[in-house]
Amino acid sequence: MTDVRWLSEDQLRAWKKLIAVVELLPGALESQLQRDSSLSHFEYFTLAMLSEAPDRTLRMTSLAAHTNATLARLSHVVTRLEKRGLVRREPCAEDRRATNAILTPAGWSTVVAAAPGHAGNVLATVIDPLTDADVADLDRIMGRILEVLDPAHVMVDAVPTDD
Amino acid sequence: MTDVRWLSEDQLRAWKKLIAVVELLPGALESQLQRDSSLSHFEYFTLAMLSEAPDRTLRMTSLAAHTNATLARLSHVVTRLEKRGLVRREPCAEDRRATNAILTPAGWSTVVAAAPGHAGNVLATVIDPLTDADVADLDRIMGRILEVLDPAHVMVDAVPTDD
DNA sequence: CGCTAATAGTTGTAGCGTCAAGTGTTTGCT
DNA sequence: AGCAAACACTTGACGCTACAACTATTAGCG
Repeated sequence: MTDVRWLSEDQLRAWKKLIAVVELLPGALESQLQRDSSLSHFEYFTLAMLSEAPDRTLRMTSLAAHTNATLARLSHVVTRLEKRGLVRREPCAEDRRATNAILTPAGWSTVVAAAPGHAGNVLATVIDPLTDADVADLDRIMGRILEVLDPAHVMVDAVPTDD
Repeated sequence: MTDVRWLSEDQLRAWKKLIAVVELLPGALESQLQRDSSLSHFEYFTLAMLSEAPDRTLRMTSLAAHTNATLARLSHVVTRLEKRGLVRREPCAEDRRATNAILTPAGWSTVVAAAPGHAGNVLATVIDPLTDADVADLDRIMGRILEVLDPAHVMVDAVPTDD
């Protein structure tokens, strides 16, 4: 038990930078969305997932998986979005335990209005400073880390194939 | 105004993976530290910064910069750490507006005890799945993003030189 | 000097996330 | 069929963070 593994100097340097990004990036996304669209990043992400779903509808459990949230968290957030008229709930016909979350027209408008500003912010903050090769490296590296953090590929789809 | 910039397919894929890591990594760090040492990641980081400082002492403002926190947040956290006997406050002699935060012996023991488990978790989660080349790429890419997020290099020191 | 502005920090409040507990529904087993 | 376990949420309470307001001290400047 005495041989404790530690990080090499190079690894420590890379780690510190990653952790700095992990701490700073949410704030950067948050403040732009809050300022321009009065949405938290998680709210935006929730609306975005719904906007891409068939009929703009998803079961709570499925939406929770897509957004990497607990059901409890999602339930609170949907309650708030519902009060703002961006989402509505509907009991699921096939399974009466389940609830569908549905994007309202107002919710759709909100997401559509928010998307360009958010995309611009993402571009300016993380994409523009990178070369195409960097982007490819980033994709590969984050993919490897996700194999550990999310082996079931709940958050991000597995490597896309042509079929 | 009509030409809204958007992300390419490759960029979008890399971005989604990065955001997934940003969402999942804090939880992974948090639960290990909470389980093994009853510390949040931010508390651990605060203690770690103090442990590396001369005399294990830092002014609140300086500690806030090192941990990328607002003064208000840090003040609350230090209050809690103080109640647990891990840190103590002392008015600063040179500037009577300022407060020094000082790591107590108990705080030092706590951080020393927590470090190996935390390092092991970092290794297992992000370093082990990467090759040495990946680590170098990660360092370079996060460095470029940090130029935007933290141009003043408050969180991470600028590229080290030999002088 | 003396006054204002800036700095350093603390505290209270409101909002969001987590955890534990609870409801209603469905599945699976016998 | 009947009953227990699993599932799909919802709700309430508590802890942590951001924001705003406030105190105390120091620096700048005429």
